[in-house]
Amino acid sequence: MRGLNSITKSIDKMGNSIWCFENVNLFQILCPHKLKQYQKDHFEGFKKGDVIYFPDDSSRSIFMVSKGKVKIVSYSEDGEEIVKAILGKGEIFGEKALLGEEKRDDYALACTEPTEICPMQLPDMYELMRQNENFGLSIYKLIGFRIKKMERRFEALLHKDVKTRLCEFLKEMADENGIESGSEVIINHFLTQKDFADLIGTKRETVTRLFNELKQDGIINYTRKEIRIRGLEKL
Amino acid sequence: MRGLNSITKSIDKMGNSIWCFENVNLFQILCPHKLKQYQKDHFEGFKKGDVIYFPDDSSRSIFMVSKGKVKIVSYSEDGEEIVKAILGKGEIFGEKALLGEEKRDDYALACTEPTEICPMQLPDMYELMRQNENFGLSIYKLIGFRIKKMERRFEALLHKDVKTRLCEFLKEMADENGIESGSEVIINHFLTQKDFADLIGTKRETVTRLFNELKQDGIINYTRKEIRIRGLEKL
DNA sequence: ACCTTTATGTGATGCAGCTTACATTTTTTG
DNA sequence: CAAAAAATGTAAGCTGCATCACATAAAGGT
Repeated sequence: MRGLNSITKSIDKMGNSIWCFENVNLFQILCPHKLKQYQKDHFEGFKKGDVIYFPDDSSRSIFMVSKGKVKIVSYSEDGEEIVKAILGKGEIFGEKALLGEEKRDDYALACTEPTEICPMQLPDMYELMRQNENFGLSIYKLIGFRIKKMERRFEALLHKDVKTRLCEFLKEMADENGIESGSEVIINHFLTQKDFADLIGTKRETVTRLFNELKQDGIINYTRKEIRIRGLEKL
Repeated sequence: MRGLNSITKSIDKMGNSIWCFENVNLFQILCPHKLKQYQKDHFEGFKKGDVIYFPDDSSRSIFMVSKGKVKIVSYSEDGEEIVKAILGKGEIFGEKALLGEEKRDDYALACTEPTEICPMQLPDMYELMRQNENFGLSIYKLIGFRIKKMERRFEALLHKDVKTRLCEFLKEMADENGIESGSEVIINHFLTQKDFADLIGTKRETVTRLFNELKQDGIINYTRKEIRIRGLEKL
């Protein structure tokens, strides 16, 4: 249940998960053991709500989530949350550092506990990209996919009503994280309805109403931990 | 009257405009004469409405506008226009080709007459980027700025009302293309009110109303060719 | 277990901006 | 220059969602 444009997961001979992007094993290249040489202090454990970086921190590193979930957000003047992305294991963030960003312009927050990340200093990153041409290409390709994802959200906001946006968002979640179970697709999640609201650009009350509406119609079954989708095609 | 995050213009000793990005003269590197060696067939002239590339064309080149204006758009299922960018002289488009895009996912349309562009084949581009490290960095930096611009539009759509969005858009235009003239800033433009509507995510009628409202209040003076802003700070 | 905090559920009300429907003006074209 | 097409102006009515105002339920802390 994983679409294109995404990190893919497979199991190696040792029974470990391998996270790949476009056939390049980012996780293996970027993470733990291989990187001991580069990583002096880090490989850190975060608690829920911990800040991984702040706006105006200098963009010296990029990161990969090795455990948990990380939320990238900024805030409008009136304090409204702008959720740019929510990332899980094997996914990369802070990648704008590779595009000449000098200071972060958003927050990276741990939103599960414990959350672990692999940081990678920019110079080391460039070194790795030089050493491994395919890795470098994959990183840039990943940035390309991020742009397209943002463009899709933008388009939805521009021309689609709230219900449509929620349905499309659920479909995307199903595609990226869903587990098929008989006729259903199960999405394990950790989002509050407020989070959904921020992600699709509406208010919490509206999300509540829509989830219950979809439940009435027998299309989904929402709980705090999982969403079971009975009629993916009806969404 | 040109902000950061943008192409800057200056005049060289010969009286020619020089278009720079982050102190790297893209125009000189990418354009006409220097590139004779690379450019076999192109350096083309387009009429208003001509398509420079279609969705699904393979992303083999990136382009720089050398004359006129180019609009990057896609269309939603119901035929609504999604304007991703409008680019003028010295600006680059099709840059997602550098991020591993295989096929274009939008249209590039000439929207002035005549419009001229400098195409650059991807392999040649990579060659140039290898030869000139600063040039390569500038290109990626430019992509970074594009992302931030998109994020700003996204945020505005998410949390700001139509009038605020229009005012911010006008300020951005003033910053990027405005000419100061006494106490006024003059923006020469070529957009219809429908174009404005598509850019800020509203309907044409609403744009008409708002322009007239701003005119009533003595803040702007809208005509089809130019917008004079009397009170930039009041916007 | 109790208390506090955070998340969810649900109605009543309001309004920004979309829709619809034309009128008028400007530009383009034959 | 006339006719057609495109852009702009204006107004009345409607509606999708935000807002407000609570009630209930679940999670977390001590």
